[in-house]
Amino acid sequence: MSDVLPRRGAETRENLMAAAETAVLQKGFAATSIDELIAAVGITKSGFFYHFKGKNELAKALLQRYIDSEEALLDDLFRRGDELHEDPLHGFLVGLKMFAEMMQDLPNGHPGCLVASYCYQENLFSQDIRTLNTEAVLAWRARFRERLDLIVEQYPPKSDVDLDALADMVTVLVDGGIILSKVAHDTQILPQQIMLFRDYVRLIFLGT
Amino acid sequence: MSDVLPRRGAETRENLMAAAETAVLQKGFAATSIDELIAAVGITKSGFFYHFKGKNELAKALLQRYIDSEEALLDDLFRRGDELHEDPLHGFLVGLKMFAEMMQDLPNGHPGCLVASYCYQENLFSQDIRTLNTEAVLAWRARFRERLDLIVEQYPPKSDVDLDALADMVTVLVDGGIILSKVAHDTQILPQQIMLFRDYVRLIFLGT
DNA sequence: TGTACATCAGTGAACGCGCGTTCACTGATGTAC
DNA sequence: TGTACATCAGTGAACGCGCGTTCACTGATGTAC
Repeated sequence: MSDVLPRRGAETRENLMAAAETAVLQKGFAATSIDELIAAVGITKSGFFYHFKGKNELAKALLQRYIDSEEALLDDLFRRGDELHEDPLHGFLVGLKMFAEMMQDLPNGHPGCLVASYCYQENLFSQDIRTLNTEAVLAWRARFRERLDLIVEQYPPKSDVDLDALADMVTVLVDGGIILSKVAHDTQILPQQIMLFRDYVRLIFLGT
Repeated sequence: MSDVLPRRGAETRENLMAAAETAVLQKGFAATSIDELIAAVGITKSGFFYHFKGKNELAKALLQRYIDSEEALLDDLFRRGDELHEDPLHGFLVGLKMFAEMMQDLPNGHPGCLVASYCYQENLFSQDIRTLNTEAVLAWRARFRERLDLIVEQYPPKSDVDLDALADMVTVLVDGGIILSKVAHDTQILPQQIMLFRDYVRLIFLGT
């Protein structure tokens, strides 16, 4: 008996973060207690402090993980859109369509955006966490702005449009769409809003 | 000496709520303590419990007050827009312009939306508060949907568009725009997004 | 006009519980020689 | 191959503080007669 166990510290840490992310998105960071996380994972309180120096470090690791995974998801999404289309505009439109479909297929709707959650609890967090948050949204702006610059080269817009604002609109619609989906209990709102953005982009650059 | 003081219970209550709203928008409801509110207002803890049965009742009163004031603000805004234009479309466009300008003129940006804040701390609140929140966003949808119905009568849209989704887009852009303005430290994002919506509406119904 | 009572807008002290954090310790696994 | 030591992944007990809530009480203002 008594098998040789592999070292599963990384797994425990991952389980803690998964439990924390769910709890934070549902009731906020301040109301998420270490006690409930260790109960979910099945270790003692001291075990938690082995993995994280304190609650603040958990908050930071959580946000970093979230940002990284969003980055990877968007990279993958629009890369796939481009594989189906040479053209930067149509590749973008395809990517947006796939994005909307992905959001549509989440059975319980999008679980929530940590950036938005942290935004409304800003004062709980240290400066480095806030900076992380700011840099995340600026990176999203840069990402979509870059794409719009490529599009503009080939498709001069009908009316002149602020490209930074249009790039921000993706993030704005996603964060706002998640909120409305949650509050209205209607998982379709978020994908609908992405499709409206897609329609707007078409009107701007194709006129139809 | 010892002037006859008027009864200022209502004023104390109002001061408590103002302090609470600011604190909640900055760090969330759970992290907002009764102690800090009474310190800001200058009464004792028992004084707080004279005005509110408990923290939950404060949460509810806060949200109700916020929803009522938003309702009044939007009523006023679009009524003024309509006074400048017979036409429902152009009245709407003027109202949106005024809305954007109003947001632009807030020196520190929009202080935040309680509906969005509560959304990311849903599990803290009793069912009646969540219902209040849901009804608020549905009322906003109904408000703008009603307007869009009037517009469609006179201006058949170029492409067919989901009017409920378009109505929701106002709320989505405002809630998302507030978040991005806060996180990016750029007060202009919110008004820019409203102007983009205005542009989109123009493209849909006027084609230009 | 005076008096009794009711209401308003609080005070002051105490409560118990849950929270994040610290500290000394431990047994299993891995590594150097 | 055996042994010594280091690291990993925790345990268990204790801490003090802040939190929301309760309760009995109070003094100023308003109202009925």
